[in-house]
Amino acid sequence: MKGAGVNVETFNGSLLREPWEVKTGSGGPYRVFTPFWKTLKEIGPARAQLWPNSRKIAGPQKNPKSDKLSDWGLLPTKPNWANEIAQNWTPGEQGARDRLNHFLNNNIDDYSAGRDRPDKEFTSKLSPHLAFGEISPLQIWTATYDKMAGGNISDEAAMKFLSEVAWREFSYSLLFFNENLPEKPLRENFADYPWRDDPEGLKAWQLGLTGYPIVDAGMRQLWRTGWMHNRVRMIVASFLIKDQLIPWQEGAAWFWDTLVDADLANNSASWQWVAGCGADASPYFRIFNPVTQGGKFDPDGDYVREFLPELKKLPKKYIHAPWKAPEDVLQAADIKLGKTYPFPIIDHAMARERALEGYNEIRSA
DNA sequence: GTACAATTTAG
DNA sequence: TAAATTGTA
Repeated sequence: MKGAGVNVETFNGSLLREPWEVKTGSGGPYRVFTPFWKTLKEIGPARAQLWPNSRKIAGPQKNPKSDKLSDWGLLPTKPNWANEIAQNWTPGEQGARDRLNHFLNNNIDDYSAGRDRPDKEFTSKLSPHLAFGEISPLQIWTATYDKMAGGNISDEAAMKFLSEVAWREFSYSLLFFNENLPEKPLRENFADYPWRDDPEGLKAWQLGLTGYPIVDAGMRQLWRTGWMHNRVRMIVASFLIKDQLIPWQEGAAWFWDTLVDADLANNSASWQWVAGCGADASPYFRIFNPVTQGGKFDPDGDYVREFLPELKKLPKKYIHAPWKAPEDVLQAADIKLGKTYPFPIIDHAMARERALEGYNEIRSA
């Protein structure tokens, strides 16, 4: 590329393949993940392209006043909202490599099923490192393949993990070929969906005060730590979109502001996926039941109790539906519904029907 | 275990 | 023409 007398060369590094390199038989971009992933596996990642030796990247500019990082006032102190981020992640390339190695040595064999359990530590937690470019997908791909080739981990576990990295690639492809992905539904008829304007509902969702524990625990985890478990991201997104009928763009905006791993391609593609207006063609009946999902993926309620201390003493039988608990159980757990923890702000069964009606409307339209 | 509706994609 | 990440009742 040339312009204004400046030559620009780009070097692949943040993706396994540039978006235009993963092509369908007819040469266009994929709109469905499975065939995209099949092709990506076949062609494999691009070889690392190193910077030419002649290019030296300038180091950080020295502060004229002080070399001490603490004097620069870069980190928040009052309040130190980064505290829990610092507790959970070690920023930088070394921290990223350590995280990858730890995952490959300890967690990956349980990844396939375990990745859905927010109460356990089975995910790689590499997303912030990927988002900040502290590790490349090629490094992840290579390290995982090496482990697999060495017979240290099962093929199934390795490929399941790498397929999730490939979802990131797929999202980038969708964004590259659809520049409006962050704002506009890929399926245009969804612009007519009967969304509700509900500032109070949005606030309740953001603060983790919906009355559905798995939703609230997720939103509080996000606010406190800057990160949320993937399964819970789907649950809270489904609740905002399908139960509250609030436009997915509002949810995407909140995630964009609060996630330490915020990534425009992942965020946009994933919110569209939950909304059903993305590349996936048949998701209209996929409406998560927050109680069922909680019981299935946080069976003992450990995740809920970690982020909702006000429910700490509630027995697991009622942990995902406190409003169903008898009064004496609530009393024994020091819970006063409507005071210490909200009643559900919406009835899920009603909301489900309402969401389905909405889909009918845009279908016949 | 099955129905839930209809559409789009990819080969 | 087969298939389509992640669900629910």
